[in-house]
Amino acid sequence: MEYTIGNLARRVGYAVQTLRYFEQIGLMPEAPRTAGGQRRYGARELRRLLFIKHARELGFTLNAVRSLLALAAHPDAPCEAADAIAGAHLTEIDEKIGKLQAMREELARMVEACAGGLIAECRVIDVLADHGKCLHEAH
Amino acid sequence: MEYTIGNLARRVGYAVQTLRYFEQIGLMPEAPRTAGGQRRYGARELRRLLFIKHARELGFTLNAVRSLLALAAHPDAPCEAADAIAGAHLTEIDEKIGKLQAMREELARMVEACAGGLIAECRVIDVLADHGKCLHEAH
DNA sequence: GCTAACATCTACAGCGACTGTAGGTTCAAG
DNA sequence: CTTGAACCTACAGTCGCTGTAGATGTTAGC
Repeated sequence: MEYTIGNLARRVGYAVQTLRYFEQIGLMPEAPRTAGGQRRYGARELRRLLFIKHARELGFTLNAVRSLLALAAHPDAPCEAADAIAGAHLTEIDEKIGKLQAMREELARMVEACAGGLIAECRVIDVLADHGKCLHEAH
Repeated sequence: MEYTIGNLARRVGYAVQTLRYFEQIGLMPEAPRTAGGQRRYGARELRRLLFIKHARELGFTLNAVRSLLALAAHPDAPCEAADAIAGAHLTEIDEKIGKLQAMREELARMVEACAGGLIAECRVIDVLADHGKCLHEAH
């Protein structure tokens, strides 16, 4: 039991409240307590938390992380389920990138076309007020 | 006063509750009511709502939309402020795209490297458990 | 005019993934 | 033994909606 919640949080790069939140939603196990009621953590918890952090940095939702953690706990099970989660997430990311690029294109066109005069002639406001002036039907 | 809230919502592609929400947060003006207390809308409100919808589709936050609407109401003012909002938004979108592409790359590498056997040999779980196995320090 | 069906009303809770606050307690160093 | 930092619980707030419950309004057909 080598870490206080603050030490663990600093080590992983999370806020203290976030660790308590993870415990509350059952993503982290209930931590053992000192006589005074403070949480103490060990190396296992550090590893688990690093896993969570890393998965979050790759954009997995907390629910996906929950599933991945459950899978990681069964080394002898087939890894199809893990692949499926990662594959679905990859697809989602590709969709998001696609939508953002469409937005980006339309926005860049607006901003470039604006001569910088009065609102009355502003391409930005103008295009927003009239979807018909967009290149693409659906952004 | 040609539209009920439901008609307006269908026309613009918003849920009825969303229009009430917009009124509540002051993004739409308080609509006039029938004797029985139901909201009725006209062409002005339709235009305003289409502007909001379009700006949202381009990824502007509701606060940004609020500012853009305020600017649109002053045709004789200079359009610098509108350009600034759009420019800042463009920058944010570029950052998001960059982050998503970094995620995408790392994820794709994991998924491809996984042979599809047991969890114990699964690249997906393996990489998640050890950030050191990533190409990039920061995703 | 009456009834049935549908639309609308208010007020509130819930989502995800945290962050921030208030008011109190525990711990470790000096 | 005192001080001050770190910890505790419980709850509200963020954003942009969505969904619910229970009551009331509107409208078309008879």
